[in-house]
Amino acid sequence: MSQSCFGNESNNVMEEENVAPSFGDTNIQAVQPSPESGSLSMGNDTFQSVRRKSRTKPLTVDVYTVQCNCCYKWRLIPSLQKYEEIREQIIENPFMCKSACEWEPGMSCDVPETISQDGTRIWALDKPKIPRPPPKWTRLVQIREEGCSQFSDVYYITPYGQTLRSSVEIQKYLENHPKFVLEGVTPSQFSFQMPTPLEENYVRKRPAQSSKRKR
DNA sequence: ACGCTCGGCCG
DNA sequence: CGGCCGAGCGT
Repeated sequence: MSQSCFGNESNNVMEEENVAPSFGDTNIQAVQPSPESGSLSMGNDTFQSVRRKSRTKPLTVDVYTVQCNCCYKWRLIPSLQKYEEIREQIIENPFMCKSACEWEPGMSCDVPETISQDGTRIWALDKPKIPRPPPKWTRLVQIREEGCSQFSDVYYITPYGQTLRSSVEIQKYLENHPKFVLEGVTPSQFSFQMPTPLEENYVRKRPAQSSKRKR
């Protein structure tokens, strides 16, 4: 998955609704220096996007993008592992175009952007400082369909293939598997923070909470 | 995959 | 004090 993301997906970006069933799901994640939102704007945020359409299948992230802290262009990241590394350190080590020379020789702020926030993908703001999962563990983000009560679900897959879906489950699992604790795995290496969709109305609004019960 | 609720927090 | 939203979990 790591390499194919680059060529395949950037070519498919233009196609809108008609997607080959085999490649139904496409997402993009990106790290961005949040130039506009002056609120927190420590320096960097993370973005994630998913191609629209796609049947009732799980929307799984398989393409990753980071925005240059200098020129604000988006740059594709070749693998989830690299993306997670960048996201973890994005505050201390802001991403620059030339950082991408590591996997794409000649990259610089002068190279035109190859992907943008057009209408073909679902973009979402990811949280910075999400820790990399421990070795052999996988952090899985699944984007829900439009109109759901939440934007996404975050899961961790253990080295044995078990799925954990909350920090409580992580805690219990580590208690029951001291092996991992001995290896140095700690709860602080996990975050269930989900990305936030850019599109304002992607997530269904909650029916105004019935204000209190009267008695 | 999706809904729902509880409780903390913030205006 | 009420509305919002994330965490957690049931289905």
